[in-house]
Amino acid sequence: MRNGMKSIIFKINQKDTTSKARTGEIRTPHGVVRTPNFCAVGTQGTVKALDGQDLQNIGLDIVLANTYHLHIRPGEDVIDAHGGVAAMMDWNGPTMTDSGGFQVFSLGVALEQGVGKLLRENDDTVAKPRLNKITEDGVHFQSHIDGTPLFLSPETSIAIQEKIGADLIVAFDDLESPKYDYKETKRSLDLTEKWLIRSKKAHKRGDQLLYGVTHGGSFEDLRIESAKTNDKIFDAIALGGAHSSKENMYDVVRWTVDNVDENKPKHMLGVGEIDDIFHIVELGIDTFDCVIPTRVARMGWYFVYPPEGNPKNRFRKDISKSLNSSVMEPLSKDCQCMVCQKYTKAYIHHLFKARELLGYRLLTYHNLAFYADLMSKIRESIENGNFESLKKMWLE
RNA sequence: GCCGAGUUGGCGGAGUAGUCAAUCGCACCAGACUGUAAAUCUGGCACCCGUUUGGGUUACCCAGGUGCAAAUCCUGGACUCGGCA
Repeated sequence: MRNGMKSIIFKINQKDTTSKARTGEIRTPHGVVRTPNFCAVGTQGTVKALDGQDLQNIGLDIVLANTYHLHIRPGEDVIDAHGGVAAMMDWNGPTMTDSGGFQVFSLGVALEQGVGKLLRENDDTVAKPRLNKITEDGVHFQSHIDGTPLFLSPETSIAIQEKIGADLIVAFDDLESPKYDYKETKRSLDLTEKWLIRSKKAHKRGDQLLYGVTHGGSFEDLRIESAKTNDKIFDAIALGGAHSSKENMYDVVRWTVDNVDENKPKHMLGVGEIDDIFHIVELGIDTFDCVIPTRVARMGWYFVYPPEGNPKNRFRKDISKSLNSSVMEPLSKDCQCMVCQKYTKAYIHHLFKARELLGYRLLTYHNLAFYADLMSKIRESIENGNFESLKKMWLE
């Protein structure tokens, strides 16, 4: 059954008349992902604070988990024994796994051969760079949990992802730091391209759709080269990298989309904020994943609809502010989610002040419902030919 | 009534002559967060001035005192808490 026919199909339904936005669907053995859509991030096999039933009730189509984290624990064999991540977490729908390439970057890497070392600015509080070796063969590094030596390569990442059993999986890539100069970025891209070919070769399961990953930093010619290479190898394309600015990120999307078969599904890795989603859907991207709605929820932030929400406040507010202490209103006026039907700001404020677990759950639920609803509004607007006006209404 | 202990910033609680505007925790305020080492992290928290180094004022129950110097020592007072009657 694992080597059966390709069972994942992407189909475009409706193209926007004034932009590259389109609606479509990715049909997987576990269900349909209506696009454009947003993947809830469940790195460790759980969307933090929620269970599978919640995800269902929220109306999400797909959840993204992480190869590196799940490999370290509980291990792909345990997941396989459950019948895959989705079954393990009682999520009755499609899933995607990221390859672990990002963790090699985000956990702090100093590259061999002087290729450079990572680190987004202002981020030195997060990670002490670990001297991990990246070789052409793969990446040697240590578990962030107990220091166990680990090795990740295109072959091991794909093998792990096949066992984890998501419907959509991602090729193993090397992440360039935004600080790299052209030469360093080019060297990283060359390595990624070798790894992409090996990832493709290693992938055996026909019931999973393997995404390539584009790189090339902020450089137009490298991005174009990467897009073309990916387009030759893969039936689905993910856009990778750590972007230094929104403007450049949007350029990167343009350069990439222009050089990839429009009929292939395109995923924007790790993005984004509300404005990013509008801008990038408009440029022809079909799916996103981002930690923002879930992480930010645990920090007390909840999303609000326009006009209260706008690009300036990034459509979010902080429930822990004392001005919420006796507000007998839902989080966001026009929100139809379960949380907004049942609970007041005053109550959720209290939950956060008391650090009660329910607070994290309610804001996570609301934020994901907000994102799911936004995506649904975007799809509907594309179908109805008024994406542009929806975008204006939100962003202006 | 007698004996003993104590009174420090919103709270708890260090400090017991100079390096103290006062450790630390909580609370509070502000900020950060884009393929999750994140229910996390950073900063502020007497008042005033300065963009920074910094400067000034008022402060450790109250009132006096000693001393170059006091939250820290002495005297008196107020209040609190134990033990004995």
